[in-house]
Amino acid sequence: MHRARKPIRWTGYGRGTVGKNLRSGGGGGQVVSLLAGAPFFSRRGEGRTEKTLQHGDPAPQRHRFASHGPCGYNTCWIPGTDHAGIATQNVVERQLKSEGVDRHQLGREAFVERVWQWKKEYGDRITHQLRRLGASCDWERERFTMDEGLSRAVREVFIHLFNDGLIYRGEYLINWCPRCHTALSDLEVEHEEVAGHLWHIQYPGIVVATTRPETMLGDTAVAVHPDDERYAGLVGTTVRLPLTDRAIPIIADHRVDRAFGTGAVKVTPAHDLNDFHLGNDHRLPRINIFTPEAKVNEQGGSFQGMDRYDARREVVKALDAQGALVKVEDYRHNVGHCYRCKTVVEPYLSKQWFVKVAPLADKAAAAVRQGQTKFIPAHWAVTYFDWMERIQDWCISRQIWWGHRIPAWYCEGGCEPVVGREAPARCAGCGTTTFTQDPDVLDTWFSSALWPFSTLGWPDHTVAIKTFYPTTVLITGFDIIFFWVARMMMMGLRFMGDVPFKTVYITPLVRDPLGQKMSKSKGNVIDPLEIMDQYGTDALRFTLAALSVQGRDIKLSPSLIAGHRNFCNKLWNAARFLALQCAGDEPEAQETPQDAAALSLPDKWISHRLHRVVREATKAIEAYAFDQAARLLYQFVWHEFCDWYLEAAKLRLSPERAAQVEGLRPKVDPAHRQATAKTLKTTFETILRLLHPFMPFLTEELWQQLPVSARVAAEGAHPPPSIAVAQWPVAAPRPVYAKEAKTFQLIAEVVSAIRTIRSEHQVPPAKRMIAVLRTEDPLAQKVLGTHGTYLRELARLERLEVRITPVREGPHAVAIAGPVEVYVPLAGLIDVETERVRLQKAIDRIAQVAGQVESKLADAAFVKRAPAEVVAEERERQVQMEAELAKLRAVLARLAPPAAVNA
RNA sequence: GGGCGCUUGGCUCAGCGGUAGAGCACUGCCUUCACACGGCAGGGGUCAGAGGUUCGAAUCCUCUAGCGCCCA
Repeated sequence: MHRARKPIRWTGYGRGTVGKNLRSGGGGGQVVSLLAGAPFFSRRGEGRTEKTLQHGDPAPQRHRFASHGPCGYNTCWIPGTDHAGIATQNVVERQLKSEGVDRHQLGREAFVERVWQWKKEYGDRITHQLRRLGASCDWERERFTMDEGLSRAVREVFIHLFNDGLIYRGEYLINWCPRCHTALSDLEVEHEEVAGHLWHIQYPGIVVATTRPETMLGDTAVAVHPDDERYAGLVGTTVRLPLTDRAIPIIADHRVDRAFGTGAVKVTPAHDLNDFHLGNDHRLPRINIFTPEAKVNEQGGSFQGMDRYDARREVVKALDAQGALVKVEDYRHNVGHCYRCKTVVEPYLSKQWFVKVAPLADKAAAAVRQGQTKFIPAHWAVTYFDWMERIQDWCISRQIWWGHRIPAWYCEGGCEPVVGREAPARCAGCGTTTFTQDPDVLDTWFSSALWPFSTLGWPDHTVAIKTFYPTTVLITGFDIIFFWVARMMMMGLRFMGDVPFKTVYITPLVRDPLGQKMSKSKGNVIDPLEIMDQYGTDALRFTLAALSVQGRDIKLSPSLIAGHRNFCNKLWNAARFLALQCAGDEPEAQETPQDAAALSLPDKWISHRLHRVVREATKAIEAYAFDQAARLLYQFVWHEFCDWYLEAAKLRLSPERAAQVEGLRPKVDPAHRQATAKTLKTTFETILRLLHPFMPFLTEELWQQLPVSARVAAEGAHPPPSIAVAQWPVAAPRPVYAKEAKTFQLIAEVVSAIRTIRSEHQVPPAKRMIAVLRTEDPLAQKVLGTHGTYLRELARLERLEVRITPVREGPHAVAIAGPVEVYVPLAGLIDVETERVRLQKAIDRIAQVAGQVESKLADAAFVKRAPAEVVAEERERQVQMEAELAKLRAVLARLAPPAAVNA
């Protein structure tokens, strides 16, 4: 009875009807479609925390919710995952290794079968997390990038782009991971500064400087700057390369940095990107000296078979032995690493497939520039443009087995590859009928780039595409703006002729309590499931929302979540109160118009405040300012609804309680009780709907538990089966009960003033006091007289006197609340000395501000140039404060005349 | 090297031109019949620093310092 049930978690049930696209295909109204986080299928099949948390975001929830509003929106939110080619293949390969098998022994088909098995086993973990978070996706639309439908889209896109000349195959220097054994795109290489050396090597007649001496085995030139006088005579001559004895030319090129090392650099077109371009322009041969494992190949003579780092050591040693090593300097430089396995990436000469991105990128950039797609926060567009403008061709082939096989076919005769859905019957070049398909697969992001339309059934002309493309909003993290957002833009524009989404909402990054990025190696990963177990899903979600300040990362710490768990509990207990008060109420079959006369002052006040919070919270959510919305709701629910309204409403809801304090009116009019009960019910019901996007589980549970009369009072005779399909609250067109709200505010102010006196004089809360209120303001007088009940109960008074004549008898503790002077007789309760100190402090505080205001008004420039209303405001403040000061000083003087102080 | 962001009470963060705010932590009182994951009240900040614009700057501009991120 007196112990509250304390719900720790609200995770025990699913979203019920929420997961269904209730009005799929329904006509009319605005269409809302959402995209969130396809690419996060990784590692052990667990979604990365911060990615998962994106789905706890109220944005989709709010849109989903709005979709059932009066406008009849039609909403679609497709959940799903990508196949994370390299990462997933690595995981399965590691598994195989522990079994002593290698994928080549297993064979391609069996290996891919193994990966599918693994996917089945672990892949659901991510969507499980999403369900736990209460993401209201269309689960029956769930997709996986390796699904047949999406794979078909991949093939079609590849063929189209190839036929357009936007996909080509060629031999270039690409990023090669010697451990994963595959090519990588530029984006998949992470640059990290490492401590290395700069070796100065004596070539005959010229000293070159290099950070990678082992690559000299593949040198095909030495380059200097054409204006470098030191080497002017040498350009055009040849030198014999040490160790290999190959003759190579000395060339001049503007791209050589004269300040680097000796100003002369070795040129290795097969192992350095700059050298590759240099070699192209000067028609230098390319000598590849490494095997795919980054061991020296047959080009390396006696170094053959050595790992690249062993080779480096040995080459340096050999040069030193010949006296060709001039000097070694310490040198810090950037080295590329594989983003999946952190192995140092080797620039490697290789035949790969590429997407020619410049034409696609131009359009994608223009679409954002023209506002067809908008970033929130807007500054992320800068990052997007930056990449789009400097974009290089995209290497899309990967030498792995898990992924979409490239639809290209090679004939026996070695003719040009044929791209098509199936192997051609006959080679147009050599006439053979035997073809083999390209063994490589496509970059995972190639399929992810198609997500906005491939998931809707493209290339078929589906109703879903017509209805939901372009989508309303994409919700994702800034870390994949290049990887995913930009590429979806390019593909969407190319294949659908329109942007894939109108808004890109970039969620904040979730960090650990110290502000560090969460990572497995640091061991600071916050497991969302653990948090949800400990504090409840809704507490986690509300915390994330409250911290989702645009342009700032989230430092997630348990104490913050605990605070919001407490908020959940507060809400729970408010619901309990409501249930106790309204348990016996009969639902009113007919929606009866509120009888304003029957409503109490607090009823009107809370209606006024509710109107405001509905309006402002809606506005905030629509602007993706979830932190503002969350704060607004928290403040309203706890400090207005619970702290003031519920306490005030008790007086009418529990007549016997009111009778206790209000001797004059022992009985509460049933119509009055009913009016307050109805206000309580509709207000709380509205609160639940407002909070639902932030805390779907608790609000649903409380909503289901509401007395039937509460749902009927708010929703009419036929309330919906779930809060998730209820309508989003709509604010009245204009503020209601503004005047009454001000009245209640005055009452509350007076109550607070009395409470402060009580507290500062250490009067126990249970002790009833006497208060004398004096005001010359006729309106305030009327208010205090009419609503004395609230004052008496909320301030716990034994007796209340309202008067107009000055209070001279004393001694009293005194406080000022607006136009009202509050006096509490000291007799027996209050210490004169304490009161004197207290008053003096109050006077000092006001006097200080009054001084500031006064000097402001004394400033001619201010009075002349500031807007009239600001000046008027200051003048009014001055008058008010002077009056207050005069009153307080008079009281203080009576309380302890200056003469008496020293005595 | 180029770019972006941040710096407000002990901690985490709002506010972004007109009287410095919240949550947590802290202090005092309270087993008041929704809630001690609570109630009531209270203390605490020259808004990183320096200049400038303005009648007025935490808020706008410039510079400096420190921290973080992205790109080369």
